[in-house]
Amino acid sequence: MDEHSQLLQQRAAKLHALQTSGWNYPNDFKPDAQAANLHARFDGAETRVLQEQAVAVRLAGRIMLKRVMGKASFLTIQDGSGSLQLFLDTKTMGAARYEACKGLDLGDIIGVCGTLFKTRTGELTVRAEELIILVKTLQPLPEKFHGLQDAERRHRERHLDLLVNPQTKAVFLMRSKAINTLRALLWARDFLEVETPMMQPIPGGAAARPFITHHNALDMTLFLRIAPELYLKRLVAGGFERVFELNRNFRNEGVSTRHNPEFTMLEYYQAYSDYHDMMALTETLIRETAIAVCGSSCLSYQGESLDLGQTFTRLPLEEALCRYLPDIEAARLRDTTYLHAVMASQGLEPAAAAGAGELQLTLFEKCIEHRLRHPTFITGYPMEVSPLARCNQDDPFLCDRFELFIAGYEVANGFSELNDPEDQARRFHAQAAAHAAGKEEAMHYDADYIRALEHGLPPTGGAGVGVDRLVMLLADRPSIREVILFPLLRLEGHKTTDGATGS
RNA sequence: GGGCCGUUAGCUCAGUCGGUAGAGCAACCGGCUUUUAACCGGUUGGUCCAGGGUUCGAGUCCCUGACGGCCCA
Repeated sequence: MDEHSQLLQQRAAKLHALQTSGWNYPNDFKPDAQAANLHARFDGAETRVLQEQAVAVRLAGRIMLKRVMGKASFLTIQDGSGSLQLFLDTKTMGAARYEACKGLDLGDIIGVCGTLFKTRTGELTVRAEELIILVKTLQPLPEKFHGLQDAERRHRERHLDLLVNPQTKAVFLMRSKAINTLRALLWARDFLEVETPMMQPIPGGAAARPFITHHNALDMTLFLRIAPELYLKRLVAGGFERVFELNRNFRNEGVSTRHNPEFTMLEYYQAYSDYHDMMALTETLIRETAIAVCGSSCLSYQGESLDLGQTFTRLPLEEALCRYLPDIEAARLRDTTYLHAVMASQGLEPAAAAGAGELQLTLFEKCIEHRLRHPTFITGYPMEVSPLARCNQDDPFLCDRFELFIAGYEVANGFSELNDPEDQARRFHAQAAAHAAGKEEAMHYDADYIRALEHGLPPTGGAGVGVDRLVMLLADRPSIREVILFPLLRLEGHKTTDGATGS
């Protein structure tokens, strides 16, 4: 369809005419200035002072706006730092070179040499003496005022989105800053950054369905990791007492506004610590990151005010059930028959083999989670749903685990790590049995990990933060696809992965 | 997986009760030497997401499908 477009034909003709005249994508133009820097230095300068100084600049950027008035024109160009206005006229450039600029299109990348001045309205502007086309573009830019609105195209053609929607660029600047801040905070606390396998022979560390791949030379089935957890704890056993990893995990599950198949997770482990210490650290990390990225611990998320400066609430899971489901009977919270009845009254269907712990968790997730707006650590998770967490000393139904919820969704998860190899082996066996019985997200038995525990894992606290979800909060974005540069989307139309058109 | 909504010019969007396709921007031509989404006059540009159906006639109504958005599982 595009081959017939008049616009594309015109643009291709302009490019070919340029090439016929000897132009061939010049790559030797070296800018010596950037828009933002020039604004910072000269926006405040007096018109007359600028004229006396006659500051010469070489600038490169993309044409975003064009205002032609006969023998003079204004162009607005955008570089990596911002934008700046250019002034072209026949008096400075000469009629011939000025005429040559008439073929410039929005989107073309140019290099310009000239001197700074201020227009009548006081805007800092480059009076162009020479102008070089660096890239003649074939595709037109989206509309200059509304930008690119279509969410699908914004995600599929992120380069365009970044080019014409400044808010998009701002989101990814914030993301980069958040990641940098998390790293710096952990470095400052003597954590070592490590990289553990993304391709694992046994997928572990979380309850999720993995992606499966195959190594040809070794003829070996491998799984893309669902979590780095078990490897990081091996490192703590090996004497790296504070480690963290900030990288991608992969889960072969649904796609939604809060789930992308690959997502970024920060996990950190600290020896001689427990889940209380990890809650304190997690709270600090999130608060400090918000301050670094947003300039304040008070955020606005989708119209709602969130204050990350206040102490995060700590609330045991069973207390949360009682508080948010006022009719529930506190004394029967571990009675599966009773929990089935409660779920039925909420219109929920319990999983087939679920025990009291899993039922409690399901009730919590369906009825309460979305109501936790202020940052809240839910503590005291059932042992049944936490196969890697240490049992609570006083109540064997529970383990020493927390999850953090902000604005109604999970942001972090952590616990006192289970370092009793015999207990861990029993829990792996139970998981493996559930897996064999058809529960695909249940864990496998990992004998190498058990051996590492047998060599001794110090008492350790660990936690993980969903970085994409944290960025959603900080950047005030309602969808995870808005904070991932290239979210996974279906192929368009009937196209197969080979690019051929299927039926 | 289910429900609702969307898909019209390169982009942003209108399109009434079913009567044969519109605007702004962009592009092209002309005018204009300090504009600010510059302005003024003119011109070009359409597989109305795809396929089927109803009808004398479908962008519009019905069915199926694709992709996306939101909600739910």
